[in-house]
Amino acid sequence: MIAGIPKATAQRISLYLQQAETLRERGQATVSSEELAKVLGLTATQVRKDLAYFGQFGRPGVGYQCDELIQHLRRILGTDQVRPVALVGAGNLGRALASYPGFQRRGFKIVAVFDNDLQKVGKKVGEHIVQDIAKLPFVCRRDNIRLAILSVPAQAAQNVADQLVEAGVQGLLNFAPATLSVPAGIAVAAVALSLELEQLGLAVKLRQQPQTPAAEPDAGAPQ
Amino acid sequence: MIAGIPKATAQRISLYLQQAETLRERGQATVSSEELAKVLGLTATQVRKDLAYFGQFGRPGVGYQCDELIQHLRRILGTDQVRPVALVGAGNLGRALASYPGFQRRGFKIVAVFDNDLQKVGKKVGEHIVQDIAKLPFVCRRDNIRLAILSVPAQAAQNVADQLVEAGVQGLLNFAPATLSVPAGIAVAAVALSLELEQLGLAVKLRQQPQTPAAEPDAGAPQ
DNA sequence: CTATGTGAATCGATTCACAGCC
DNA sequence: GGCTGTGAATCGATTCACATAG
Repeated sequence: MIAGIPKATAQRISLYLQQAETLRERGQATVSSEELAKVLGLTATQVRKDLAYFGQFGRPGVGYQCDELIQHLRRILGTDQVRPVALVGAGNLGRALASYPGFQRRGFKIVAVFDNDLQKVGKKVGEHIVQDIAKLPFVCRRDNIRLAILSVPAQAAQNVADQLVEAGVQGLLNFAPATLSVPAGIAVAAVALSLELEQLGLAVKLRQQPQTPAAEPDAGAPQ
Repeated sequence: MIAGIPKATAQRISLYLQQAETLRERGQATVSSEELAKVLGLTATQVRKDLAYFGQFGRPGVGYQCDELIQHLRRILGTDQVRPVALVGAGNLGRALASYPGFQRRGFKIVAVFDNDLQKVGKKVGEHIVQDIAKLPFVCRRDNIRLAILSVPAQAAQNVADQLVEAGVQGLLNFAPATLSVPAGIAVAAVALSLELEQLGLAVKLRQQPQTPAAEPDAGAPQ
């Protein structure tokens, strides 16, 4: 529960936005809570309750207007304006992320790529030139960068995180398989690729030997 | 709640394993629930309750033995033996994932890489030769592949998912920004890179203008 | 004295049931 | 008739309090 919004609700906003955008691309003008719920594996009540936290922008008898919904959700997420992001670590994964088109399309722009390997500094990655990590504090402050992506090896992650926080970055998206410790007030989200696979493997395993004989009606959980 | 284990608990098992492995590498022989809780941002009670679902393997007055804990958690996750994984989509992201060392280290082995682009078929990606997606059914069945990673464009994702399910795959790790619909009994986990950034941006934004004047004690949530 | 394991109590999130609007 | 918004009820997860073991 942050700022009056339940955590669980906050985590679903992005899903609603993604789905609304998909539907609009298909030329659909409005969408009902029922429809959103079905495709996202939620209940209609849940969708309505979530959306109602941000004011009433559905019309009884009609549903939600896709355009309006998208605009509204973007404002909530703060992606109605472009946000600059720094990327640290120009290894395989970092290079892939640097040229990942999805970020741009959703309101994020990677404006700087850093690495501590001087062999990589000066080389091009997508449209960016890899910069020496020593320049990080200067660049982050100059460009008012609040968000950063960490795609560095696990051993380096904590050190890089400290530098980023020192440079005024307030949110870290961590791809390194390491648990970061940061000061209160700094947000960290971990994308743990191996852990995701583990979870998936576990889900598959548990479905094979369910204690409950009945199959879970729930088709494919956490999308 | 699957097979007697609360969902929330299942999602934390991987975290415990990761932390136990880190601690063992540092030469630590035992760990207390208190210590695990602190570094993972949980409470000690929660850790104990979670671990207790799988039997009693902690020692009062001492804590949990790292070795024993790791072995136990690996068995639960099914990563005590190597699991073969297929990767579909040899674009930037797919290539990075194909040579991501973390999968191997945690019990997963990518045994085949597919793409539908004939320009890519036959080329090397890491240690793998990209295969025509038409061979997918044959290879998946031959190698008894249960898990697959999708790193294809959003438009192609549903079609590829259908092919994978048809080929007997039971768990999909989806990197495409699209919501997949799959038959009941198939597990899907989505790694939505943009959505992760959105969540992070939202967390930062909400912390800036908290309705509750007191700062959340919770340092950096979902690790 | 330290640390686990667990029933009981609390807290938060989901679902139900229905009033109100198009 | 179809669909939203919301208090009340239910359900699940977290925390508390404490009995028990090293």
